[in-house]
Amino acid sequence: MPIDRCQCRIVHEQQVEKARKSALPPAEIDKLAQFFKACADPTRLRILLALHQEEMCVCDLAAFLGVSESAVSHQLRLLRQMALVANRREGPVLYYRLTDAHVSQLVLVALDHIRE
Amino acid sequence: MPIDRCQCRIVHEQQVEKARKSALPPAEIDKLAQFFKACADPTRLRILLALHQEEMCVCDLAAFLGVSESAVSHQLRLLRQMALVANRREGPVLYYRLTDAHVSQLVLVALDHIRE
DNA sequence: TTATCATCTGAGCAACTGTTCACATACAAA
DNA sequence: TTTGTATGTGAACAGTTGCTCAGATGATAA
Repeated sequence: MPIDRCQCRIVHEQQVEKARKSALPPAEIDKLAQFFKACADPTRLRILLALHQEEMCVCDLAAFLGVSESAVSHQLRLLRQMALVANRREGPVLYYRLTDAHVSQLVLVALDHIRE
Repeated sequence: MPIDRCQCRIVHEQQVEKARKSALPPAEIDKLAQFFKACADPTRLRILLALHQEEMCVCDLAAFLGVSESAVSHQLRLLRQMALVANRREGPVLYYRLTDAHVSQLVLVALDHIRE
């Protein structure tokens, strides 16, 4: 049985078909990519790691990160849209926290990898 | 004891200091960000998920993804540099595989999050 | 109301990213 | 060697990203 070498140069038709069948739907792939993208920036990572310890307000984070409060606000909006952080108002101050433990798990696994 | 409201607008000096002390070193933060960035693209995610099933060559992946072999090669180089994939030569064909199970773990945790 | 603080938002811009194209390289068979 | 196949690489381009700046919004106090 000859290996398929058609004009589109597919060497292993069966494996390609198998990969197609077990693939996640495009919408889920995109969501996954967006989720990882939210973790794929040093500033956002530092925000997430800081909030893993305890909740903080915007100007605390700005002082900690060494960037403008506007920049922090922009990043927090993105993290909010991805449901990674939530906030609570106390007077004029908004306190941000992580919404769940998934991010911490994620970072631990990633640390395992890069420290090898 | 008055709350510290100095010119740099730090509301909670102690929490900021605490975050600073427990922060990861910048080099590690950058590595983490690069690692997540490698997972933060739909094409690369699909490559990683496909290779999680079994090893595939470049033109298999190109056929599966519906993009040029050049594009696949570029993405594979990036994944190789991040030590996420490795290859093995068999004649003219290079077969790519995942280097370890960290990526699979990562994707599972991420899926848990986005499916909630 | 006015004034102030904390935060948010839109515009604009430099830097980065993912793709295609064209060509280069590496291996195998004749 | 020559030819063909599989993959790699650099240039170029559109699209995206993260920042700063200026101004807007919301809450509080006088």
